[in-house]
Amino acid sequence: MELYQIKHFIAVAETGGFTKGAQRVAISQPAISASIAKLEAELDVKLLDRRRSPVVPTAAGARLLEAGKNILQSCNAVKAELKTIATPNRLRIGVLQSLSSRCVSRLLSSFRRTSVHVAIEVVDGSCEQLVEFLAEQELDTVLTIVGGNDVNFARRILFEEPYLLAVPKDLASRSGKV
Amino acid sequence: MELYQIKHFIAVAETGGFTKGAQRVAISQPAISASIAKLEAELDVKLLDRRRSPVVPTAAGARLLEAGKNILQSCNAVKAELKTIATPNRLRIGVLQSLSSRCVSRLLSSFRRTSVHVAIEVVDGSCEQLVEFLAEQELDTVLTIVGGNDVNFARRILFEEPYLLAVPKDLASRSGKV
DNA sequence: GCTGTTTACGTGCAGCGTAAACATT
DNA sequence: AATGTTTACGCTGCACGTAAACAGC
Repeated sequence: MELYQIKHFIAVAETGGFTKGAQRVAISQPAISASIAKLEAELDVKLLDRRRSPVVPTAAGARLLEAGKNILQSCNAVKAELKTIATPNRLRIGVLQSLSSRCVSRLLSSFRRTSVHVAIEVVDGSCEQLVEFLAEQELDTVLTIVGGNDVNFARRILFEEPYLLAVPKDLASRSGKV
Repeated sequence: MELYQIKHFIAVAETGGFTKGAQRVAISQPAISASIAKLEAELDVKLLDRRRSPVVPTAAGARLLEAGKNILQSCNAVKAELKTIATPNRLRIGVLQSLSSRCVSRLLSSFRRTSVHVAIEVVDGSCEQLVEFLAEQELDTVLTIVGGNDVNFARRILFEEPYLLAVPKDLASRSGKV
């Protein structure tokens, strides 16, 4: 039993036909037929009921379909994980020093959850400093206010931060209006 | 990435050498070396630190070792499961009709837990009838009392059942002894 | 110098494609 | 008849083996 056989079987089972399944995995139809036939021979089980169209998994086939998807997913997961381990990625983020540290830490921690194996370096400074670092490739990305960054770099709005004007109570009463 | 590559890698990682690993999976040493080299090339990661003997997995290798064993185990598990599904086994049990149904049901339910995918047929009858059915291969096994079955069949004692003699109270006092 | 890994090269098998036969609706 | 699966057959790639070169202890 090999992974490609599992892939082939899942393709046929999910598309409901050998022809469509073959197209999905980009091989010829007789090839996928032989592949599955060999799998059935090894396991000594009929995996698909070919009598009607669309072909439907047998009891054994249904079980393999379920387990096979998990196996392939495990393989892809570990494969992706190892590729990230390979490049001990370092993401250098420039953060505008006047930004709310609460929002920044929230963004960073959510990024940490999705992307493990990425070393994060945080540098704070003024908007001009950060853009300068970004231009010199000493930073990979910066977190700053809209309009403050150079037009040469792609931008994306992540969140909006409300600004409030705070004035003494008596000042408002003295001026008569806000 | 294929299953055989994972098997090869695990063999080398666990035996601590390419030569020993090759022996475990019964291929030549250069073959397993090439197999793992190809895997490393695909994943773009060094999986083994070959500098010293025994060879030791890198960080990525350790991760693959762990995940790979799970993947292989999943494969073997589903493989074995499908093989049992393949033969919709029918176990025909003859049960001595005078046996305590409580003991019998307890045995059957414990068997059910260990062996799924086995259809159980229960036939009761006298000891002689059951042995007759067993001889004619109309039953696979019988559950009866010791000494009651033919010497041609293998026997095994499963449990012992106490027998009690119940007599009226006045009968005991009249006879003067039990 | 010995154990053990890598490189070089040849080979057999197996997965694949093309084409035709067969089955089912 | 049409769609779809299986069979037949030739081919290419690749996993493997053998032998030699190389490396570390």
